Amino acid sequence: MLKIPVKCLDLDQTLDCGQCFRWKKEKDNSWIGIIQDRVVKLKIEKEILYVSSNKEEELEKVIKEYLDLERDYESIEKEISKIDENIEKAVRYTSGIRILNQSKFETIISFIISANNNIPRITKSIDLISAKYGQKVIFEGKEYNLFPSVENLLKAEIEDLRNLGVGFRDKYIYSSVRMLSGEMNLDEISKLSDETLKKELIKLSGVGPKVADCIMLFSFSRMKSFPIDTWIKKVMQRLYYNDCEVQNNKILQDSLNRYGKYTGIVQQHLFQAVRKNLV
DNA sequence: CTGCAGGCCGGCG
DNA sequence: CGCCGGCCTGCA
Repeated sequence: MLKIPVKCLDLDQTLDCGQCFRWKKEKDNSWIGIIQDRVVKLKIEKEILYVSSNKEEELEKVIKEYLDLERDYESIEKEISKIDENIEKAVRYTSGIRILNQSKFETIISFIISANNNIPRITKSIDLISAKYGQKVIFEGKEYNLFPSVENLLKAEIEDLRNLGVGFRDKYIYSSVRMLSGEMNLDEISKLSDETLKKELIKLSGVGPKVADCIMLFSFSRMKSFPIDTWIKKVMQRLYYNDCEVQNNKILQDSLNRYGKYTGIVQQHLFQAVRKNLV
């Protein structure tokens, strides 16, 4: 059992805010989920994070990277709270959210599935894909499935994907998996600027502006990304545009100007707050 | 039965 | 280019 002192980390806010789909809360308030190649159990008591896993090697490193523990969120929350009273309120209600650093491939496929979909169904599809194409892992006597590698997901035909409940997104996934096994290299595009990276990701089938921003924020640590979904669009229009209809591009530009280098963190606080009916 | 859910694609003006 | 209809599927 690994123990890491942590501040400004709320597991409920972080693991149940729509940025990830594979964590489940246990009766004892701990969380069990998959990170890369291992099953991990997390619990916080008195500012100590307790971590256990089926795989001990480099566990601390993996956790620190995944939960973005090296970044000083306490200062960031203080800083962004000064932006305006809307943000101050949202941060106050949702303090402790962290932007995860997830597997890029898994995040791409997951958010392709998320388009025009609902969370229970998204989660179900990802679980089914993992069960069929991912590696099995035992943790505390129970069986879990890792998210498949690109190579393993290449085995899935369009029809197979359809049968796992992804609906019309079957051909998008099929095509994107092939692009990611060939012409598009995730390590290479990681070096690109925000703007160029987004254009590159949008070349993937089933990836538009919103999904690209989710991928960049939740797996490329691009903190200036600002995913605009229906929730964020509504709340932004209400808070800043007198409830008028506004183009996404304008919201995007204005938000970057307004929120600066932590635009994506602000987005998560706003998203979580509005989803829970707090702003 | 319709509407809709964390959008994207393709065709058209 | 920007706009707009259609779209798997499950659940209210």
